[in-house]
Formats: sequence, C-alpha cells, structure tokens
Amino acid sequence: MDTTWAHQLREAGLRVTRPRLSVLGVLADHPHADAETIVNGAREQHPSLSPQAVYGVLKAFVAAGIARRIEPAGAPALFELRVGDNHHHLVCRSCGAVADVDCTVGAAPCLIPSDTAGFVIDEAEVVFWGLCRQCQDRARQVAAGAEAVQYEQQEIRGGARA
Amino acid sequence: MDTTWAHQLREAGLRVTRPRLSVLGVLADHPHADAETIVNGAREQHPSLSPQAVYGVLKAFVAAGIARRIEPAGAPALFELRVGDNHHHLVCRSCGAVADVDCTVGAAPCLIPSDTAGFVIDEAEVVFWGLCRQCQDRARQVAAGAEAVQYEQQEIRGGARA
DNA sequence: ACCCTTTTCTTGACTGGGTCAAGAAAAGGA
DNA sequence: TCCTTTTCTTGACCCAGTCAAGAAAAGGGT
Repeated sequence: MDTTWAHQLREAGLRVTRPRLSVLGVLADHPHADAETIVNGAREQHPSLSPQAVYGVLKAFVAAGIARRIEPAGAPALFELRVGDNHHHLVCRSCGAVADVDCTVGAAPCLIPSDTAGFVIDEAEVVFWGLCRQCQDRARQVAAGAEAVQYEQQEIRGGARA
Repeated sequence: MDTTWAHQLREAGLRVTRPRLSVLGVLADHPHADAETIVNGAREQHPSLSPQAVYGVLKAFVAAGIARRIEPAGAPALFELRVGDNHHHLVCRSCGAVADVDCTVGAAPCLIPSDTAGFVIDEAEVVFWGLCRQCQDRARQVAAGAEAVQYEQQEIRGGARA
C-alpha cells in the first residue's frame, strides 16, 4: 500500500517522501483528521516529523488535489482524502465528530440559489449541524442524572430519607 | 433609531450601553462586518472603545440571539443582524464579499441528508462559493492584459516590431 | 553509482484572530 | 441616591497557522 500511495503521489506530480507517505497513512486511518492528529499519527512512523512539515505536506496535497480541507466553524481545519465527489458533512456541535454525507447530485455546485446576486457560483458547501449518537446518549444520561439529583434534593429538603 | 435599538437590547435582556448601541449601528450599516470593521466603525461614535469590548458585545449579541456569527473558511468571523430566517450566503473566493441568499424553506434545517449517520440535525448551513461581479470583471481585465502581454512577447521573440 | 538541480523538511521567529482574568466604571432597580 | 450586578478596560495569553533561511533528501542526467 505504500507502493500505491507512492504511485498516487507521483501521479499528482509530487515527490515521494517519508513524511508524505506517513501523512497519507494517517489520513487513510482518520478520514477527518486535524493537523495535530496527523502530526501525532505520522510520528509513529517518523518520530522526528515537525508540525510545519505536516502543514507543508497538507498544503501540497490540497494544491495537488489529493486532499481536501474543511473548516467547520469554531474548530481547527480538517483534512480528508475523499475528493472530487462533492460530498457534504455532518458535524456534531458537542464533540466535533464529522461524518460524510453523499451528495445526491455528485457534481459541484449541487445546489444553485434562486438569486445569485451577480455571483458566478462554482461550489455549494453544505454543513449539517447536529448531535452525534454518542452525544445524544450522553445528553440523555446527563438529563437523567440531573433529574435524579433533583429528586434527591427534594427528598432532603423534605426531610424524608429511604 | 437609537431608541429602537435600545428597545431591542432590553427585549433581549441586555443592558443598554453606548458600546452596544454603536456596534448595532455599525452592524446595520455593514450587514456582514468582521470584528475589525466593527471596532473601526463603532469608534466613530465611541473613540475609546476597545477591541475586547467589541468581542464581548458581539458574544453577548450572539448569545442573546440578536446577531449571528458566520465563519467562512479562511476568513475572520462575520456578524449579521439578520437572524432567525435561516438564510444562506454567497461568498466571493477572491475578495470575500458576502451576499445573502433567501432560504426557500425558511426554517432550519431546510435540507435533510438522506443518511444522517445517527446524527440529530438541527441546521443545514449552506455556503455558495464563487466570484462576485466586481471580481469577475477584474478577472476578465487581467485575462485581457495577460493576452496583450503574451502577444507582445511573441512579437519580441519573433523579432518583429510594429 | 554519482553528481547536480530542484524540491522538501527542519528549525525557529512571528502573525492574526481571538480568549481569559482582574479591577474600574456604568446601568438600573430598591 | 445607594447598592448590586453587569459591562467595559487593560493587559496577558493562546491556538492555529504562516514565513524564511538553511539543511537534507529526491530523482533525472551522465
């Protein structure tokens, strides 16, 4: 698979280097990784790798079109190898988890506004904001916990004890 | 109109202060202003206003629901008073200009993905990326200029001169 | 296999956009 | 008016990322 990635890099007109292969590896394992995750992951194969090198690698990937950068509001940028299919993203407001959503159209721009205000549009970026399953569960537990606490406090205030 | 804004602030449960009124004024004049623009604008009415005060005011506005914060990738955050109608944005890739697009649905989330991956979705944020009219014109001019230069160079290379 | 040019990585300084914290000032209800 | 609470000022600090200069590595030509 290193071979495959080396091939991909050459196809994209990029030299094949260890930092680049490591970053590709991390990106394959973590489909929506931020720079920090990538640095940590890549260091397993290349311990001396610097953050700046990773920023450089990622910028080269994005410029070459083999990676895409997404920037959900309020979070560091994320990078993904899935490119060219104009898919969209679900983002968890609570934990920041990201999931892909296939675009039903598949080609950019998949949506066109009624009034373009004179703009020429080349892409419609869609972010669906919500709560991932884990965070829904956690919220339910917290709510239940709060209820229990309320109940206890009521009992204590009332003076009754089981 | 100061009166109106004061009223709006009170409605939102916020105290009426000069910094807040100034920021509201700037936001009314610049419907998609970044923090710096707001600081500069607000200082016309309140010269000693600090950037931190503006950040605080904006945070209070967003928390109170009288302003909305948008963060187009690669640009500082923008603030707008138009709130609660779930509209979307056109953003110019070249100059960063922003225009509003009415949402045909009007209530969030206006879009729902086919596969929610277990997420509960409360909002679909849509950003249309493109080129505003000015930047289209400028791009055309540059292209025309580049052609002219190419032509000259060809003539020079070929040795011919008019 | 080796050299040479070009690209890439390392190191380290620096920036932009913003947050956090403590005390001073102002808002507005009793 | 006084008093409490909120808000603003001042200044330190932080995160994510960029810029620049030199060292190292890639890979084409011989």
